[in-house]
Amino acid sequence: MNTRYADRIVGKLRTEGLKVTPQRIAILNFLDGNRSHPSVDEIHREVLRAFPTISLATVYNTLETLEKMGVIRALCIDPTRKRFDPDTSLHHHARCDRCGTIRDVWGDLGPTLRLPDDVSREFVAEGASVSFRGHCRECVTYC
Amino acid sequence: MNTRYADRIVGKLRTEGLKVTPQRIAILNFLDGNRSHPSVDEIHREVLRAFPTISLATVYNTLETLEKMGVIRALCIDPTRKRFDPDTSLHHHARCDRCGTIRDVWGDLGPTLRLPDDVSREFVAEGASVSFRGHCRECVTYC
DNA sequence: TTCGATGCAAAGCCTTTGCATCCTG
DNA sequence: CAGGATGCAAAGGCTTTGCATCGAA
Repeated sequence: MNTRYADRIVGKLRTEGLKVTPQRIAILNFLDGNRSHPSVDEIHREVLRAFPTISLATVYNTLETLEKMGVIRALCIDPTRKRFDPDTSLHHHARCDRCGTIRDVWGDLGPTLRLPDDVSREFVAEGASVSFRGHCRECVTYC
Repeated sequence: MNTRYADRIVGKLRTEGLKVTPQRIAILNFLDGNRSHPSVDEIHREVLRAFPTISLATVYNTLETLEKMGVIRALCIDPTRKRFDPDTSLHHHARCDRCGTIRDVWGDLGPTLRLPDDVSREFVAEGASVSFRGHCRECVTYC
């Protein structure tokens, strides 16, 4: 049967001896199924509605914890801030230069994601990601 | 015959009606052939040695100008700061999680960097880059 | 009861901006 | 000489840190 993302992570927190606080639950509920690749500030602003006292520092702390647990991924695609993705399975991203929206890109880019032999002798790759830039359909007409 | 990177860009600056200042020349000379993917601060610190009065703002301004001219590329691979690459031809990068070093990755990655059809109906790609993360040979033994 | 988590405020970086002055073209 | 470029300082935005207090287990 399906377990909700938030429930699954709560179990993992317990397993690792970390505490399950209402703030963490609120953040996990917001991330659950979220494909908007929100920034720290967006997460904070949204969770604030359900939880008026949560601080920015708590959001930063929680996201760091979740990232270390490997249940969210920090994206380096917006040059002005980190963005977070609760989907840690292999996929890529495309960012609109005009509106900043980031969309998921699924597809077999596999062959691309291996280091050439000359580099792999010098560098052990543990992950790879592809970032596309360009314009989304809404914005392309204005460029 | 070969034209040095810096000389070529100086010509381009003139062509575009922009001014060729000693500060800009110093920055271009530092970038010429540089494969360290330096940050703004690293560029500033280095150019400062030859040009003790150059300000950080000038470095920021110049890099922005050069990026708009398309003669340098800003990399989004270090989550803490922008990095710059004077080589704008199609290649990718690998960043060591431990020491932060960024190395170039050349190889036949180009042809496969196309958006899947379902996405390309919604998004016009104008560029793509592949980022590898992992550990360089010097650092991998400490992990 | 314990020790990690929270909230708040301050501090730290990176980057941008405003403006008077300078200097290339 | 005109307009773009520079230098300086201040401000802005994102992120981290210190510390007293709180609360999950």
